[in-house]
Amino acid sequence: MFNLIKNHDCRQELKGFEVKATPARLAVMKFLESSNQPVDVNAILDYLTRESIHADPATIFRMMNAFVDKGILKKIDFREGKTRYELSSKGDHHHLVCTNCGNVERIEDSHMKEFEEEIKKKKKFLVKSHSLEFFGICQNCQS
Amino acid sequence: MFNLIKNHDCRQELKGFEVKATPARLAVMKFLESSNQPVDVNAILDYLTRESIHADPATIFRMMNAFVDKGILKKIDFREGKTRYELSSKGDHHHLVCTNCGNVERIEDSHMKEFEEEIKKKKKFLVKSHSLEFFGICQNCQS
DNA sequence: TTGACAAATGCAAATGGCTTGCATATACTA
DNA sequence: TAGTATATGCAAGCCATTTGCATTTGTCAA
Repeated sequence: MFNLIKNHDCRQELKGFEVKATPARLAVMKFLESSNQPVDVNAILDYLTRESIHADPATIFRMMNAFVDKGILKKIDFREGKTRYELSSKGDHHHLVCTNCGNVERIEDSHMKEFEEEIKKKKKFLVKSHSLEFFGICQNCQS
Repeated sequence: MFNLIKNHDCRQELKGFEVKATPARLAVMKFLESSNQPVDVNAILDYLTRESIHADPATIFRMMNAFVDKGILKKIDFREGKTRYELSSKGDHHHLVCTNCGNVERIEDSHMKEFEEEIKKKKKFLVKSHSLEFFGICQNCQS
């Protein structure tokens, strides 16, 4: 029943973005909502396999691009040679990526707004988006 | 003669990083120094061709990785599906990438130090590096 | 200056993320 | 419930990047 509610929510959301609500898409949305860090296409495919939902990689890549274009998702780059994706609805924040263990922590955005204002004023450049990730050693790996 | 001096400088620099100074490497360093924005491997190969220096792509990719490991270069991602590289010696700054015309402008780093301090204090995360690029519309493309 | 050795290179093949063309299937709307 | 735009599957292909291996070339000590 919980799933039904969830699926219903996503259905509405996808409708709002003018994209069709297919089983694969609903499952992907559910996965993205439940994930506490940006995921890559392989993680999505694995999840779908676990859920016994068949999907071709090409379909997922196309889905990701469509969702990014619609503003549903953001692309995130952790310098892994592949793209990760995150729900835009998760709000503005950045990531602390541990280069030792791979752990990812969220950190709220507290300086970018003013930075972007500054850019608009000083450079007359209209910022649409930015990417900011921090790389280093997490607390756990320091000891 | 100017070139000799330049080459000599790079030779010393490379020596400092404990890597061998080959003709290709000296040329690449010269190119990176003269460039006012991060360059990709193809741009490097084109430059070398113009300078009549033969080099295999694999060699350049290996060179880039070695230089990044040694701290000579930084990797930069402009969301183009390929990596750009920039001399670390060019200092801390970020880029304004126009998604319309592709123009790249530098902007000095004015908020990251405090942000990183905050991260160290609040999250006990030891920041080694970060990536920050802004995407939007440049002044030229706004009119 | 030379000889030895580690490091760098060239070439070819392979990898991997991502895209594309086309035929088919499916979700939405009237 | 039929019609249509959209989404999907599959196969082929693209492009950035890596890798194995044989060969060459800096570097440094003698």
